[in-house]
Amino acid sequence: MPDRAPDPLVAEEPSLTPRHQEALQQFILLWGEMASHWGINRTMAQIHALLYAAERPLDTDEIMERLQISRGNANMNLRALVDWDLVRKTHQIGSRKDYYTAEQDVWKITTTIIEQRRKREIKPVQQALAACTTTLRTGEPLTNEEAQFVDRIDNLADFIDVFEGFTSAFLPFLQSRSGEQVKRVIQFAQKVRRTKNGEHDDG
Amino acid sequence: MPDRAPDPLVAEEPSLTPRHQEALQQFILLWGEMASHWGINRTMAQIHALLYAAERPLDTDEIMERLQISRGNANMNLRALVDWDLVRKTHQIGSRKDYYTAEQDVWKITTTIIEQRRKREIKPVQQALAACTTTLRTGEPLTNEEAQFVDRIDNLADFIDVFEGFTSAFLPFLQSRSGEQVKRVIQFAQKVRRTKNGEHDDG
DNA sequence: ATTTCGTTTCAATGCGGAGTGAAAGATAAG
DNA sequence: CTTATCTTTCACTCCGCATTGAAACGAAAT
Repeated sequence: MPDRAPDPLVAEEPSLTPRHQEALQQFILLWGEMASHWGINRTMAQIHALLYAAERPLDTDEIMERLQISRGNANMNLRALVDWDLVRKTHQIGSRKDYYTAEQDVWKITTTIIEQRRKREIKPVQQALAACTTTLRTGEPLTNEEAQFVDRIDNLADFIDVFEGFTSAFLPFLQSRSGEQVKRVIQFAQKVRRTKNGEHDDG
Repeated sequence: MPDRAPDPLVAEEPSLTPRHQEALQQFILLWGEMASHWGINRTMAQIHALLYAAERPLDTDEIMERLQISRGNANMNLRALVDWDLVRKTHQIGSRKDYYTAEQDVWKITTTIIEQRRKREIKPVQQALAACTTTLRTGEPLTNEEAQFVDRIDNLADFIDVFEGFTSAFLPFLQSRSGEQVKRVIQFAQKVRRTKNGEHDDG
């Protein structure tokens, strides 16, 4: 039966200097703000920022304390982060608690986020677009205006396909932390562009 | 209720077939939904969808009517769309009203959106990250943990720089509607990756 | 078995950003 | 000038989504 120090609730990180605390605060707020501009849960991003910046695994209580959020909230968003593969549960000997750590490699983090968002959002859109054209093609032949609309939807769908190809071609680069390779491809792209310039027209 | 109201203001689009109406509805809802997943105002996206799908310029009242939104709302979001360069004001002879049209080229639309979001969101993040490190470097030399944190912030900032380069290298391709060129670059990217594979190590 | 320590769920609540609409502002026509 | 027509603003309201917290659940220790 391990008896604990009677220092129950005030769990300020003792090892952080004031300016470290402040910078961490800035960082967390920034990350949350940015995320919410991209349709990602603010708190989820704040937890992620905290874990990214943390020098060691944190448990739920520490996260609650630092971000001033409820247990339920912390738990839900931690689950989401684990589900997104951005955070891992770990354990420490002598404790039954779950501890959490975030991936440290920014390239991997980005890859993961892109992959996850792609998985969750591209396919449904493609299906929904298909559903639109299906609605239009039901029954009678298309009127001119309907045909025009179908064309526009198709343009969109085609574009999304190319974009998909583009993304899946480049994800492996990010995954393998190969900044140099990315730069090579950028240079090639610029060359292709100069070479081909003027050849394209919209006739 | 009477079978037909003689109200001259109820201006249902007479030329749209029921299925066209329905598909349009689906399309608009889809677009709005998707946008809100990406941190973009739902109504703004719905207006954009409506204008993208429309076969002719629409005025504010038509937009209000179709989307069931207030004049103020329509106006604000139209302004935003014009500000984003996604929609243009046009005029018709014999009318003082403003009419609105959306760009039809999906490549251009995408370019524009990416450019705008970059403009609005990348720079502020870079500055805020810089501010974090400034906070840390104020006064005393860095402790070990502080130095570690600075490193992580720097990693992030560096990554954003590369990403910026990547984006600005590829935007011109989208702008010029050059799907073919994009495909060439993708192929090259894949070749580079195969070639270099195994050369990178993490030592 | 019971107790203890942790996690998860979910109905109820709260908050911030989106939307409203009346009033003010613009601009063209008379 | 005044009127008529259309646009813009902004203080207030409202709604959807995030958050809460208490109760249920689970699993290790005893």
